[in-house]
Amino acid sequence: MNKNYKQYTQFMKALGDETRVKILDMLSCGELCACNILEEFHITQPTLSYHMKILSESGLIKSRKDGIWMKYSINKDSLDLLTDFFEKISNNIQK
Amino acid sequence: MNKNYKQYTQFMKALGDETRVKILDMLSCGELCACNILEEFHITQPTLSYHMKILSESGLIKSRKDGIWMKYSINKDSLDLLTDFFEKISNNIQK
DNA sequence: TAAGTATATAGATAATCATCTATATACATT
DNA sequence: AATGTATATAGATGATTATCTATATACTTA
Repeated sequence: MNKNYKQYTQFMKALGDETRVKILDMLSCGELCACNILEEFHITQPTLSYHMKILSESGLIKSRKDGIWMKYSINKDSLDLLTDFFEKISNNIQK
Repeated sequence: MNKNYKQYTQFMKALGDETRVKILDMLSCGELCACNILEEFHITQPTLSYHMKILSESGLIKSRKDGIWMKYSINKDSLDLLTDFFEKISNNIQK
């Protein structure tokens, strides 16, 4: 046991909330502004800001400021790392 | 947004803990008894029992009683579902 | 520069979580 | 039947989480 378990756990913690899973899925179609994401949920703006911070700090998404807007996108390297983890386990299972 | 988000979230919640991520990885090599798993961690037996319950209830692992032993293994269908979720997002990302 | 818009932070709170000790249950063996 | 071993449950506790309201900050435009 010498893998990046802490890293994987942080990704998984970030995705252990339905709102954040949906946000990740929304971002798979490309970069989005916080206000566009907010429209899809029945939560307040500070609550969304909190979720975006958790996703960002996990490393799963990137953010950049564009004028007044914050734009978010998936960090492909991180997502690939996590996807590989599951693929390797899936391929290793003996049924 | 009409996917199994609740299901994915439950899987991810179950894996939002380093001990449980390690257990999933251990189980990728095949079925294990609770006592074998316990040896790898510095936690008490009731704490392991709690973690196994969370993993089982999420659907990610299966359990069966074999005499005095509880044997655990990965539920391949569930893991494949989760792996597909990440693969689809990975493949959909426009960098 | 004043007003408006987008986002972040602070602080509070109720709920959930990870862990422990103590104890119960289930099965096996002598 | 009594004892020992493997696992589960109960109950307690401190830490973390998701959410809100109120407010601050940053940027843009009239």
